[in-house]
Amino acid sequence: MLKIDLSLFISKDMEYNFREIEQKWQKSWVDNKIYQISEDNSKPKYYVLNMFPYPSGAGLHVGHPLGYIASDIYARFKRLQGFNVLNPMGYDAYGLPAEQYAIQTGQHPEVTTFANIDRYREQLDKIGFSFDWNREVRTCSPGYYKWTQWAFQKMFNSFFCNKEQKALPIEVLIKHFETEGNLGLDVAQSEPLTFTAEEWNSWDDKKKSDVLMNYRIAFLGETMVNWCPKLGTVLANDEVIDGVSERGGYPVEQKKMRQWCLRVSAYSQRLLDGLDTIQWSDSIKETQRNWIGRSEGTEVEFRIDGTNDYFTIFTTRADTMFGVTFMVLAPESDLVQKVTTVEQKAEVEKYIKYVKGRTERERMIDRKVTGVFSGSYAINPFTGEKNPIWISEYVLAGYGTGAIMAVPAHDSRDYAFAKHFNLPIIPLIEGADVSEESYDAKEGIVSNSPAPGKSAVEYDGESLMLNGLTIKEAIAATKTFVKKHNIGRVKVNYRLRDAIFSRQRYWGEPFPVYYKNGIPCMIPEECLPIQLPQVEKFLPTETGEPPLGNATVWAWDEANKKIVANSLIDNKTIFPIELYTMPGFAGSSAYYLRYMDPHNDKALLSTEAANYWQNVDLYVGGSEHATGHLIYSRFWNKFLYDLGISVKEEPFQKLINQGMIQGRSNFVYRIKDTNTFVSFDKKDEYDTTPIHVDVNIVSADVLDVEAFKAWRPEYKNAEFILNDEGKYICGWAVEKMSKSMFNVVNPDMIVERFGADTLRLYEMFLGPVEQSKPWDTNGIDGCHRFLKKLWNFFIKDDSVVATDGDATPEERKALHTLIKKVTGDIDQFSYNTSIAAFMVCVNELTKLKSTSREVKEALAVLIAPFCPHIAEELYHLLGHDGTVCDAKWPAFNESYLKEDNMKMMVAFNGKARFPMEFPVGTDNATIEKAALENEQSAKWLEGFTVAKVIVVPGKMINIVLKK
RNA sequence: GCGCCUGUGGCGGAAUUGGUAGACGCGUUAGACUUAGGAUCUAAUGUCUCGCGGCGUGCAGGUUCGAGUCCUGUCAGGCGCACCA
Repeated sequence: MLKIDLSLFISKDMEYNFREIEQKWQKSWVDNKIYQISEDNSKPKYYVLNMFPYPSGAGLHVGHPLGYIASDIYARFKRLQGFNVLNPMGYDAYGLPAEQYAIQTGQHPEVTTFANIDRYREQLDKIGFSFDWNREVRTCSPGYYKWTQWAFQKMFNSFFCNKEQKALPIEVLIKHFETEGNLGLDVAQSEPLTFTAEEWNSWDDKKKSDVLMNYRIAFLGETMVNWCPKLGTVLANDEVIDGVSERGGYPVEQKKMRQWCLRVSAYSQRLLDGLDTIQWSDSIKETQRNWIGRSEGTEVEFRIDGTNDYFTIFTTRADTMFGVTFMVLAPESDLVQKVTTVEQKAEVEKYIKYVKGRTERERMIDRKVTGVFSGSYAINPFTGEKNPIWISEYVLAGYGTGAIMAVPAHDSRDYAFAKHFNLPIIPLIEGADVSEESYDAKEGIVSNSPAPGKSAVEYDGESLMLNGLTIKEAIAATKTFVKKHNIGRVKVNYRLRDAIFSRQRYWGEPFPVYYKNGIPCMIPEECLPIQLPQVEKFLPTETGEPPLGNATVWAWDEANKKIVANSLIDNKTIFPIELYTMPGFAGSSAYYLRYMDPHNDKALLSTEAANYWQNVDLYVGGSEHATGHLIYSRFWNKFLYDLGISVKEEPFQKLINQGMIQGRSNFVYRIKDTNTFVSFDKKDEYDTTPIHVDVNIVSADVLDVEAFKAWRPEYKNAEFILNDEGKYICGWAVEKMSKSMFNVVNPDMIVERFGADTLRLYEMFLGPVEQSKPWDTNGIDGCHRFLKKLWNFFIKDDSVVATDGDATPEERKALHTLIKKVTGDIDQFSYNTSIAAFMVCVNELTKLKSTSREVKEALAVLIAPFCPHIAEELYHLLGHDGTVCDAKWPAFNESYLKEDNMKMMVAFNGKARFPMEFPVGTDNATIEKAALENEQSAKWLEGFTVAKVIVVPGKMINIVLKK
């Protein structure tokens, strides 16, 4: 049977034709450059930013634009309030999927990436954003990554001064070395070194270069890295989840490698302190605090028995010095060699081999107690006793000093170890029972320190005595003692690690570095950017070098300052260039600065642009970046701030984390071994298998049976057992939105069916922006209906009806209630309640049969942030020429809400009973009297007396009764 | 284990500073208009009860004239960190 869409034949001229309206205005906005903005000192600035997307091959689903819509509404709102709003968009274009695709197909990642970007742009354009596309950035374009390379070089040429808590030029440090060695320096470093000026001056360039690496903010370091053999590259800590790679889920192992690193740890304290100055959610701040992991403690020196060698341990429980019964070293610790005795050598080596063979994942899942005795002992500086030194994987090389003093009575891990290897346990806290488990709590009175009948070691006639003190006092006393007698020092430790900054991949920013006989040198700034070379194959070379090893033109001609063929390398004037590339976070760490001045080829951004735009006022993005991008960006910005490039210490003033949109999958139920499908409500009568069905052929959980038959060839002859109403009902579940679940809903499809304004409205109406929620197309009709009602409110008989003159008090009340609500709600990102208020208001005005121009003018502007297309159309139908984007946000007038009478609820003992009305301004005494008179007339109150009357003006009168 | 967040109808979710819990939307039910309805409009819709009136914000207490909101405990779910000394 031929289906005819009747709407094509029935001409209803002024129906809400969203397709026409949206196309028309989207084109007009582009033609008239409505969203192109520039610095304007006559207006206050406001900078709204979304985390820019990685353009994946799958395109956008309805979840992606959620944050963009939320921030677009805010940007438009701010603009209507008179701000000069920067609302840019770009692409985080480097990423693994494009490279993996390149390896499989030989297609250059740039081709794939650009195609994906085009698709993203096409989809984004349909939603009606106010992005200034003139400022678009792509991390993979040379004009952009020039400044990524430039920043890296600045970091290479800087060190971090702990005293001033800022980055300084490396020349300052070199001058200090030349005159005083590293005496009296307090700077961030990889490991403590001691040398004199004479030593420094006597060293050759290679040695100097090596020593400087200990201090540079971007440095080459031998570090334990997360190596993913399957991906052929190293990964950052936040790219490893449960011991497998975040992308692909491949196993990851620990490996020592030479890598470029960024000394993020130097900024630990500033990263921590900065959190107090920004408006981010508590949970994300807390996550960052955890990640930075500040802990105050004490470092204490222990002498290795029989030698003059000391080693250092870090503890937060300095009060437990008298409960130490053994020491433990991390298996990777350099000290292991030093303390292993000849007798224990074989045992220790066996153990180290065992630990190396265990992957991170195995260690995490199987947490058994293992360890080996080294053969040596350490002298406890307080008791003078010898404690055996053990080696165990439960001590981490990367934290503290990689060595601990074990107090089994008061640390559960030490306790488990002591029990397993039969080591002594000495309780120190009064009343602590350690026969079954350790007493880890940090409260109680210290005893046994020193033990009765024993005495502590004397230093200058003084010895430590902690008995009777609280744990807090004991820690403080020990710290003071340690400092005074030079047994150790008070120390703040951070868990935050330096970031590993190189990847063994092709599709990333190349390092502007060449190697002059083993010494890394920077390619001169004026030669930047050095562009990613062409390669034939995107895989590592046969000799195991990174993919850039395949490049044939990848050598630096120092004299002529240009890139030349590898074959010319002579290590005299022509040198090899770095084969590593930068990680994903390199390009995404400072992109917000580049948006301020995206076409500048003289500087990352001009001083004028930096001073005008300052930093991002509102940043919108997912909370999954809490320990990655949001830390790196803050670090990067602080570094640029030290250089005077960035004018604000924190890059993102306010952060909103939008929730994820989950998919809502639909299921059909196939009766086993048949091609018959049974409706959800009857499935329990059969033995069935649920099968995912494309949500796009299901409407309100009712399956379009014909579309299902056409969906896949195997269902062509499917049969159905329908329910009593003759419908096929599908089951449903909330799952991740993904292709394999057939629950992906594209924004394009929604825009096609309902329009962009409806999509924008509905995405915001779904619930709070910050909350994760499943997508459910079923509810969208309500929003679409609202826009139709809005349209019909404006338009009667083919034209807009707008009568001049004052609006009635009722109209003004409805309108100004809305203005107040929406203005307040947008500011708090409470968009769903704003939209509800719109619905109420339009219903109210429709009931009032309002035709007032005053009301319609205001309404068109108020809806503009949410639904810019319909707003623009209505604005023009009202006779305006400009764009609604630059209209003035309606002013709220309190006096329109005032009423003659105030309605008050009379309550007894807090329970509401009946309402009463009083003229505005009635004093409390009168209200009280009137309410009491009412009370006396109520029969059921006999036997009670009035104890008290509470009047909440304008709200309620509460009469408190007693029997 | 530690830290953070969240628990409200059939569903998504409202509820200013403690002041008539359930706005708004979906869904459902009834009616109207229709050849028709997966269109539109009107009304009802927390729950028990014929009604009066009870009971209701995960659970148990507490503070208060009055608690979804504040406090204590507890349970459930989510997120983050995790052998961090």
